[in-house]
Amino acid sequence: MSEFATRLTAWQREHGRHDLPWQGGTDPYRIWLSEIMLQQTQVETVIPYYQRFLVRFPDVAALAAAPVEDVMTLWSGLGYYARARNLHRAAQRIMSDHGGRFPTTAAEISTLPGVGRSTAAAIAAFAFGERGAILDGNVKRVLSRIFGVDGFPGEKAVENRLWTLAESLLPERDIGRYIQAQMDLGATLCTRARPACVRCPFQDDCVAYRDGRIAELPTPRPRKTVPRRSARYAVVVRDACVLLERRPPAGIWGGLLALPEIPEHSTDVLAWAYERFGLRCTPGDGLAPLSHAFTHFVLELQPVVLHAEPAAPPTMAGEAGTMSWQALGELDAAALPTPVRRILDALTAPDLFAN
DNA sequence: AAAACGTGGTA
DNA sequence: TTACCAAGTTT
Repeated sequence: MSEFATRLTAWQREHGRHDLPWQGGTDPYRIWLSEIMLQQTQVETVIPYYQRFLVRFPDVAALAAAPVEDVMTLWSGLGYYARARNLHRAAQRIMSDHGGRFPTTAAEISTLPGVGRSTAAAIAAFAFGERGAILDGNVKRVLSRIFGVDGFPGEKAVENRLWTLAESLLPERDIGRYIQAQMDLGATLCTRARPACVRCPFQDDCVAYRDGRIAELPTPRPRKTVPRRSARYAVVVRDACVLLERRPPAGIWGGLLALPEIPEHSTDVLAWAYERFGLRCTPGDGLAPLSHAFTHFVLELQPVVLHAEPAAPPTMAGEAGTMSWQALGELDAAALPTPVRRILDALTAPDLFAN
């Protein structure tokens, strides 16, 4: 059914998106950056990050030469921070292994860290016109509905079926427009909730529409109860600076600066702070707890403000290098996860109820 | 194979 | 308020 591709690309010319910031060029670096930022992230969220990132890192060489901390700062708030670390590593690999020239085939591109099968195919198609299928959330939804593919696409067997289907539908030429068309249809018309079937070029052929199963396809993820965690976080303040800890590369908020977690068993926080940081502290004003929802758990953060003596020594016991003082007036330049930024904003915001 | 990995939007 | 999940990849 190459009729499928023909009809879809015709729809794209008329109704697709043509003016997104990463469209209109063939610079593989810019396309790569957009594809990584867009993983599990919506277009409107990405746009400002994408533009800021390009100003600071206009090409692979600039990115590869930068300290990873600068990359994390530009990524702060966007989430899935392994993407930023992988992006940086990949840039360095392009410089060292490819002589600074972006690899030109999907096979080579897919060996870069953070680039899987779908992203590699998208970059190769947009930048080099290589013929290959993609399978992102949009394509999974569109194909599941039109062809009536049952089963949760997160399951390997279902995903394999969708890959095979996607490959079988590929047109011979104009591949970039075709995969853009698939994503546009999924993002603007064949949406998860309330799809605009009336305007869909495949309304007459769509299995889900015909059978009244639009709301049932694609098959949703099996539901699981999300665990809830709660923890106290030390907000140690001294001279308009706050004490932050660089988190290890792996795990949640990897590579970002975060507030030190107070162990659950520590009943005397002041004693803990002295033992941990070598700082004599006094209790500060309370800050409201913050609930932060991840995909796989909910975290209740309880900020505990501590004021450290101005004369206190700047070095910490044991773990010099992971701890640092961050000026509260320069939070924009720090690689903070969103809830930490919220807490520190609350700390520095003018008190609306004062006077 | 299934879980980890962020955040914001939507219903 | 809660649940779901978006231009997915890695382990």
